[in-house]
Amino acid sequence: MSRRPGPEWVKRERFVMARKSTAVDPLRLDNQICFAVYSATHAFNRVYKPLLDRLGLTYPQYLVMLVLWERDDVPVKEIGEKLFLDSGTLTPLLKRLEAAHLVRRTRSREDERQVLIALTPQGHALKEKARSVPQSILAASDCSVSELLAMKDEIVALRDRLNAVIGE
Amino acid sequence: MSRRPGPEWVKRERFVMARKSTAVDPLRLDNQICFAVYSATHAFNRVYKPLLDRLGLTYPQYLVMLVLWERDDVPVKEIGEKLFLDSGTLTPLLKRLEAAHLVRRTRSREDERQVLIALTPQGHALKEKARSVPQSILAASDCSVSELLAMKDEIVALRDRLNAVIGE
DNA sequence: GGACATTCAATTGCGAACAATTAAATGTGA
DNA sequence: TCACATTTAATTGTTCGCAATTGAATGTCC
Repeated sequence: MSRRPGPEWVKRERFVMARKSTAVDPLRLDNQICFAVYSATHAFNRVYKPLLDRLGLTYPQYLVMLVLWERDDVPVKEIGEKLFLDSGTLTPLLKRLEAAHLVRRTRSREDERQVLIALTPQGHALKEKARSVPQSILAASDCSVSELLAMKDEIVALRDRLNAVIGE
Repeated sequence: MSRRPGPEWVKRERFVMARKSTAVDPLRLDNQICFAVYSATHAFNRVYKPLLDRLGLTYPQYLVMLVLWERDDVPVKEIGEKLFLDSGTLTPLLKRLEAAHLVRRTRSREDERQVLIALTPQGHALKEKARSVPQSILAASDCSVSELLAMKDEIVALRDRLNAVIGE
């Protein structure tokens, strides 16, 4: 136990120092959860791409359609709040969805500042074609539903804590 | 216990149906882990923004600098492999870093196809100013290091499974 | 009612992100 | 050596994402 303390101690010290300079270095790429999240977003995007191509949607457009499939005739503002996006992103995106005949954009009669987004019949119909998407993603995740839901809850909690800091 | 089974049964059935049509609906926005990851990425970006503004970097530029601070004189290809980005993204980004005098771009002498990215003295020096960034992010996360590392490992594992599917 | 602030969407400009293509350098096989 | 494929960056075009600004509609206070 206490034999040869010198060399072993030196070895362990080197190991600790090596870890400090690489494995636990807070500036090291592999240690950053934000990069994990960032790169996972892109990985999801690449898996979604071929599935959404068949629907004629990009991923952010798909998110907007998810919102509208839950509730129709929604002001731009509300879509932005649900997706954490602003009008600078949504206005051109919604115009593209309108050009694709999936939504209509109309000024609210009660409040002329608001633009209400409503699904067209084609927009409604697209929901049926979209039903197979989530299970394809689930298969690609190669993970149980319960594991994914648990991860989702953790990530949402982290996101909400981050968003809380933004408002100061 | 067994009294009034009719009304209670009906009520529970309604509850189950309600859950099926909303809480467990796979097309529902709140159930999608991909949206959790997507929105967490944006939340991280918004927290990073003011910190990186002081360094004169965007978040993707910061990622490239993290790579270069670990190892200098790296071909574009290798940066792309580490960050999961292609030349279409990296070429203009690296030109902006070059315009900011943080990196130099030189053709490899052994293989003229490769462009090697090396830090300038200013690029090296910026690492010191960047040291405070991770702990600011940690504080904003309002979470223990061990929890974050555990989440990171889960997300990386998910990302790698997704990326494995891309290659088919 | 009138001056003022607020809200909401649109716009502009910049920086990613990626598909698809191009062009040059390198590798391979006959 | 020559034809051909492969590798590597760069380029082009489209779509996000956001900061900052604009302009119109609404709300508020006196």
